[in-house]
Amino acid sequence: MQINGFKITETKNKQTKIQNITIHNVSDLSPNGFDLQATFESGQCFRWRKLDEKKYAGIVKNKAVVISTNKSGDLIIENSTAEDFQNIWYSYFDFSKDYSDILKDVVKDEFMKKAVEFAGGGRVLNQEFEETLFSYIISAQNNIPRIKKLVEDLCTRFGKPIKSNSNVECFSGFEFPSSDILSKNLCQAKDGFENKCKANNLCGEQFAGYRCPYISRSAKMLSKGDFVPNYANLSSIDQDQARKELCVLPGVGEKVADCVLLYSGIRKDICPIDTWVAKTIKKIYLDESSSIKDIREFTRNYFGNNAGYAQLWFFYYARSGNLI
DNA sequence: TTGCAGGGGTCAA
DNA sequence: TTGACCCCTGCA
Repeated sequence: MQINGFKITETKNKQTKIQNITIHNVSDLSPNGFDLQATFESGQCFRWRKLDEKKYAGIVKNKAVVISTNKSGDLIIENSTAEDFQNIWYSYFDFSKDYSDILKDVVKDEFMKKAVEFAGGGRVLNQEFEETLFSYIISAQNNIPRIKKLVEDLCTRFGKPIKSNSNVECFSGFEFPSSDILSKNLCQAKDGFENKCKANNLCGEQFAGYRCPYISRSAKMLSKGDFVPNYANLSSIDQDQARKELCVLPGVGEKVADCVLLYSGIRKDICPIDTWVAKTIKKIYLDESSSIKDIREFTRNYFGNNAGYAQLWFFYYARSGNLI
């Protein structure tokens, strides 16, 4: 069958009875194809686990799946239906966008040419707002393996088990907890951290530390309706203003706000400036004395509306040992 | 073994 | 603009 221009085939594994779909010729999506590793290991998501070179397990919208590519350039999603493609994967993998023009647009110099050759098969994911928000609050002053562990801890401790008749391999098999659950279970204030959380064995010293009350307080604002993200508005207003609006959430500064805006699919013209992006831009385009503001200004002017895509590709390229 | 720096930052003074 | 913050890891 055809869905949104993609040929989809549904199959069923006779032994496991798991429903699978094949999305044909996703490698034709762009000149750089569809690269699972560049997509899942470019720092934009935390719930995907590598099973082998071309196979990843993960959870999206409470669906535990295994995703792989084959030699024909097809994408196979185990434990999914054509309906899921329509409702989840088409948007999640940004399949409505043709990357050919975007790739051409960001290749403005030799560095970006190499970055795109290396990582241009990575797709910018459109993830759920709350999961992206809480994951990036956790990311502050943290490293990726630990962020992944903390996100999984959060799901294991507070998320509902995923209802599935399958034995699909996934991280923990738990949903990402709602803001309502998080606001009720994590401590609100720093002084409550030691007592309430430890006493309940919830977010004691093994958990997210000072980020814990940030998660809880932001969760409370969301669950009480004190903060209601207006995606249409956030995507259309000036990016400085959009950033500012998200920064009212505790634990959300400019960097986290940028990540949420980009990775939850609200806007693609934002290049989050973390230590690696800063290091890269300083080395390739500016100099050591450049401030975060200088760097943000530069990426905004240089990459324009496609700054988010450019960031994903050069970040992964730089992080993979190709910069220094 | 121990100490220290740093990690995809944020917040308050 | 600066230092503290929770916790872990790598390194000397």
